Amino acid sequence: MARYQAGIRTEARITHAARELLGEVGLEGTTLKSICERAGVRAGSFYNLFDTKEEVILRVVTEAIGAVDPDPDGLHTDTVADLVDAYIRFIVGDEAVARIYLQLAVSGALTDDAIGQRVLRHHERRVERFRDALLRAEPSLSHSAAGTRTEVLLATMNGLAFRWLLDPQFDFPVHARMAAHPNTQP
Amino acid sequence: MARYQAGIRTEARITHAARELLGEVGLEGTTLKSICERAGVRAGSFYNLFDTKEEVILRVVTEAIGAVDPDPDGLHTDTVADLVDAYIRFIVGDEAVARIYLQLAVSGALTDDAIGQRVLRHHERRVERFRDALLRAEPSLSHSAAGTRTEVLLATMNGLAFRWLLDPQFDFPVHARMAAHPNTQP
DNA sequence: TCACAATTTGAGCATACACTCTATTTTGAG
DNA sequence: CTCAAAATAGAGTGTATGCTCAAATTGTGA
Repeated sequence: MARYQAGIRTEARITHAARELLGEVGLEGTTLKSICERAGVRAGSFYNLFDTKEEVILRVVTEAIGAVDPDPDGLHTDTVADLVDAYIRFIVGDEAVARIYLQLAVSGALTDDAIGQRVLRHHERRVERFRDALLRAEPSLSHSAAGTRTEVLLATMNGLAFRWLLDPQFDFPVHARMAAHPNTQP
Repeated sequence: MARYQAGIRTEARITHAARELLGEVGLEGTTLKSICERAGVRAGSFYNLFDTKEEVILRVVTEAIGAVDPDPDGLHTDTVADLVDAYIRFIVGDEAVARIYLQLAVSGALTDDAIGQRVLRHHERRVERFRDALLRAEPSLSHSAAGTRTEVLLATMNGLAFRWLLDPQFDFPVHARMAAHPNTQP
């Protein structure tokens, strides 16, 4: 039979609670109990809607990873500056989602194989995107040289974002722009 | 009374086991049981020598953080290139210790307050060191500009190291040197 | 040698975790 | 309205965790 409205609403409440908790206390602190408490639901109801706790977490991870994509239509017409700006906007724009993404990429990827694979796959796609943009701008560059420069640029962005995660006082946008346009004086 | 040799040896076996486990399975997987099993010791013996599990972990963390220091004597005569080379040598030189340091900096710092503070303090000291070296090389630079460039450079190093942690196939030295000397063609 | 402190043991405790099961209530299509 | 399916509650299971403790064993200074 068709699903009931009640079930659909509780499912939304559960994913919402999981999203909040992942941003606040990370993967480690997001327990089944805390999810259920925040969603106002008993464990039995949770397992009527999800097979495992991992399922709801992976759903949130997938959403957060999707949210960082600056070109979901795959048009491939963006420049490196566009991509960097998209990264900065992603981090600055929605702190909660950014925190989820970073926390999961950073600690989830090391402890959870499923999350780690997603993060790596996503990183590889992003490297391709940046590399292509770089090659469009500088066609004389070799494929591997462009790849190396792309990896360095992305590492800088990730490093700065992680730095901000450790210390929210850290001014991410200023440093990120400095990294993207090293010749400009602030 | 004085400590017995047996106890000193056991203590060494425990820290050794913890070191190995932290490098292999990270903070998450390093349980009291696994430490005791690898050290060939019962829980009671462990708690005769350490007050908590956190104590032995913090000791290993402190050692790993100390190992990354390129200038333990505080001479402050090093150049930026020296510092970058020290970072590269640290990562490449002893993979096991590097893995511990990175895993703890990356996931431990987010979940464990004590570790997080140590990592942040260490990072600040390192920023100072790099900034001073940068100012020695380019005295015309303003203090804050040097600080920003230092944060960017360190973020790149950390981002690349984390990338290597995720995928051991990743060629860290090549990318790190490219980041440190962007004008050189490989 | 020997007394006494240091060490070790191993069973066991309290807690937290993800998850299950059955009985009950609620929903909404026919 | 009916009634089967969907949703929920809430107690309960099994397992892993960090840690304790009394008793037994071992090491060593005097």
